[in-house]
Amino acid sequence: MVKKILVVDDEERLVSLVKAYLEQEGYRVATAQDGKEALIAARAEKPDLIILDIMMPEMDGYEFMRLHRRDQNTPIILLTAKVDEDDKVVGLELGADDYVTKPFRPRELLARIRAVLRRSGETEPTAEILHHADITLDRESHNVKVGESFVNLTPSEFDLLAVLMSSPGRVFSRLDLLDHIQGVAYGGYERTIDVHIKNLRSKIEPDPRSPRYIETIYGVGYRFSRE
Amino acid sequence: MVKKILVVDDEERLVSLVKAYLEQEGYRVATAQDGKEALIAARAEKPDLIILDIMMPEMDGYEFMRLHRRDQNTPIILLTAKVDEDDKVVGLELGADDYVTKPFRPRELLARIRAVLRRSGETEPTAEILHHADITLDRESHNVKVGESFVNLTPSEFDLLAVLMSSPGRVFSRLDLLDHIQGVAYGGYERTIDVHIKNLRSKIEPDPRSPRYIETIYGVGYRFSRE
DNA sequence: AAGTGTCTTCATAATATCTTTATAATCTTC
DNA sequence: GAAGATTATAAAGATATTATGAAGACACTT
Repeated sequence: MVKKILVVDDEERLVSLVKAYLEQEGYRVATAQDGKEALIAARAEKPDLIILDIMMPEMDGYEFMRLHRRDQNTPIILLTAKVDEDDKVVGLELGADDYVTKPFRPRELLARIRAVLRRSGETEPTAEILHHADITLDRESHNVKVGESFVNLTPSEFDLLAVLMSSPGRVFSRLDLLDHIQGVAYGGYERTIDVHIKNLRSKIEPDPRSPRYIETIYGVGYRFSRE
Repeated sequence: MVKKILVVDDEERLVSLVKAYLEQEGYRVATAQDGKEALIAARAEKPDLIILDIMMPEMDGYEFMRLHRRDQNTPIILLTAKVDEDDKVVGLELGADDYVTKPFRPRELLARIRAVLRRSGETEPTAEILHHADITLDRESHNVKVGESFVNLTPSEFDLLAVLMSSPGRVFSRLDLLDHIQGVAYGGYERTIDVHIKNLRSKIEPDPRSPRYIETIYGVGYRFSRE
């Protein structure tokens, strides 16, 4: 059963990034820009989890939670810009299940989503195993196997490979890739990706000089071989 | 995974005896002195089984069951001082899974606990004895053997090792691990795991500086060696 | 109430990773 | 095949994460 997640934030860019990321991970995603919209969406969509920004115009996160909790018990993960402990306390008292401070890396949010869903008795979501060519990537156990041997990847390398393998044949620009491995709303430098790719290749390619799995598309980006 | 049991009774001495006994048997134990406390604990700790005294001040066992069963379905074993058949009937009608009359022998309680947990459809066909590399962990007797010698682990260390050994090669995040060793999900601080791991390593690793059993996966968590 | 053992928190040292920088190699276009 | 642009690579510097020791909090015993 695919889990549905409602993302509520007034920053459009953040919402669409998170949406894209979660959808790629196999979740269904609904979105709302403010508390009022969110209440309607929560009722209509019946999400399994809500990701909620505290600071929003009109109706803030706390207010939303108060109203929402009156008739539903959906797990909630709070997003907060502040590192303020008070926020955490107030949020958790109001019944939030966890909270994540901005800026955050997608992988961190994902980890917390999984933990909350698992805690609330829900079964694990979609198949977490990607398999193409003779590379196997298991998101859940965080293992990567090339042929018969396991390789150890750094977090960035792992995420990069996961994104590329999620759509073999599709070309991802460096900016696309940067969004996945860096915090949402980080100003990153595209060339960083080149280095990660180089390191990744050195770990998974038989001959990094003429890559078989991760191909370079000149002037555009990288893609995982369609085979 | 280690089962958690909530013991509810107003007699302190009885509670601590049962707690000690069950912990020795490898269960995790939470306690409460009256119905109100118990309701809170039941929600926070999400026990796999509740052992409940019927006669308590404030809120008695029946009342607790009524309230608790409104939103959860934890198996319940009733403790009763009377040998009154009525109690049995009322209790079972309210949905108790078994009952034990005081005074009782620990072994008897234990037998019923096992029976109820087994009956309540709880999965747990998992082996009670985990054996990997040259570490043996016995959930039932709560013993851990490294090579030929037994080591004494604290409850947290035992749980941690049990979880890691349940899936060698699988990486567990600190959040995952925290959920296993702590009752309340969000009370904790992830770094606590680091310390438990350090202590665990000092007890089981020949050379804690370069761990052979428990490996660190930078940026992700820990795993038991795939070998 | 003191004592033991465990768990948690905190501060700091040790590591691993990530990013940047500079230069070499490669590709595209003309 | 040459010029200009893009990518690969190595190495240094900056960041982030983990390991560790020690102090304090907590729970249970005596």
